[in-house]
Amino acid sequence: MARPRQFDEDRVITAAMETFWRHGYEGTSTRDLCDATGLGPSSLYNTFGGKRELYLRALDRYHETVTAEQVAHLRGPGSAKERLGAMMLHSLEADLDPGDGRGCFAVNAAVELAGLDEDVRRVVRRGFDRVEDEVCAVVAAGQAAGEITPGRDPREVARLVQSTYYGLRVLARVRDDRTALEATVAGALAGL
Amino acid sequence: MARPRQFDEDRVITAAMETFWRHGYEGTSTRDLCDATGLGPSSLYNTFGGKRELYLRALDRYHETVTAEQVAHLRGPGSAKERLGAMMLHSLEADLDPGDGRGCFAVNAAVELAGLDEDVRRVVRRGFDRVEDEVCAVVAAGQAAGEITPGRDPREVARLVQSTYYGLRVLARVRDDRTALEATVAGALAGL
DNA sequence: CTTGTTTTGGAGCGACCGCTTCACAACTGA
DNA sequence: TCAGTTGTGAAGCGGTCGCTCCAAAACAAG
Repeated sequence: MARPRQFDEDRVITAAMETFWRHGYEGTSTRDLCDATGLGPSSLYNTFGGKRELYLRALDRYHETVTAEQVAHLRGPGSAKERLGAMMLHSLEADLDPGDGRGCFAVNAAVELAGLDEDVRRVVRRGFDRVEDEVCAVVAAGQAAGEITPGRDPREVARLVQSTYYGLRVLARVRDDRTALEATVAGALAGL
Repeated sequence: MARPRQFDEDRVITAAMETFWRHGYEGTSTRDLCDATGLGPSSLYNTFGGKRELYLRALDRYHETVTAEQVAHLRGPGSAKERLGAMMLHSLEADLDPGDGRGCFAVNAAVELAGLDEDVRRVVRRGFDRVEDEVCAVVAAGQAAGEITPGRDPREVARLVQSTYYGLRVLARVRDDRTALEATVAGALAGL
């Protein structure tokens, strides 16, 4: 019983995610957000509360979309190692795209803000935990199938895979040697 | 043949490094830098040129000090795996310190700026390359001593170790479970 | 001493920061 | 129709941004 909104909240959050993802929290101004979303500051503040709240919403959206894609690769077809490799190589493809250069938003958030903002830390951790659980399931399946060395705690192995995965994405921010990065993925899988 | 400087340039760069390290590039204002260094803005700009130049100097300083410490662990006593473990566990100790919360400055710089600033990217890459070379030497020594599975390209193994190492430092920004993180280090070494 | 050169502290530049305010537009329910 | 409610656009708030300017200060050389 009032004037309806002229924008789609989902599209606004997605646009904000793109902006924060590329430029970071401190590197994004509220004006940048208005430009990216098409909203005026009053609508933006009326709807989301403020820059920080919108950032947290954007981080949630990242998990709903991009992290979900990673999980989809883990749940996709193929053997355990093929699925782990699919996730890593898919991300690597984005990291190697010269027109991209954004890396992983969750990693970016962890590095920029997890030490300063407890809420950001919590949201990032939830996303990381989700990936860890899914990797763990793949590892357990691989062990059961005799594809991955059995005996080791699958959760420990999952954390090792995850470390290598995120570290690879950090290296890719600086290094554009596709061959070397792909070889690292192969090496990580071979060591399981 | 003029008025001498009233400050020690090295100490100023170190103070700037601490500030950038904790708060990031965008999160650090020139006033913060003046407060941390004790310099007035005119001295700071007269000496270093600007915020960005000082950041690059701070990043260099990080490599001269902290990265050098990591390398020292790699060159220290003990077997190959012990030396790799020493480097990782030493960093982990800092990452787990609740009063620290800065992570690795080089990783922070890579994530925040490597996609936006070619100079930062270059400086970070040089540091990463240095670590890679040193890890590679340790791996090769470990292979020669029969401690690490031979046959694999030591450089590829080094990059794998490095990925796990940096990924671990990212995870530690969000997770404070010492047991799990130390187990990941052990698992990484066991897989060599 | 004077002269010349560089550094220093402090005031302050224009621009932008995150955010608020408010008159008006756009709708709903009666 | 029209009162009631919510969203919108624009102006602009106080504060901070990165940085500059300049007169005074502190030296070296002659």
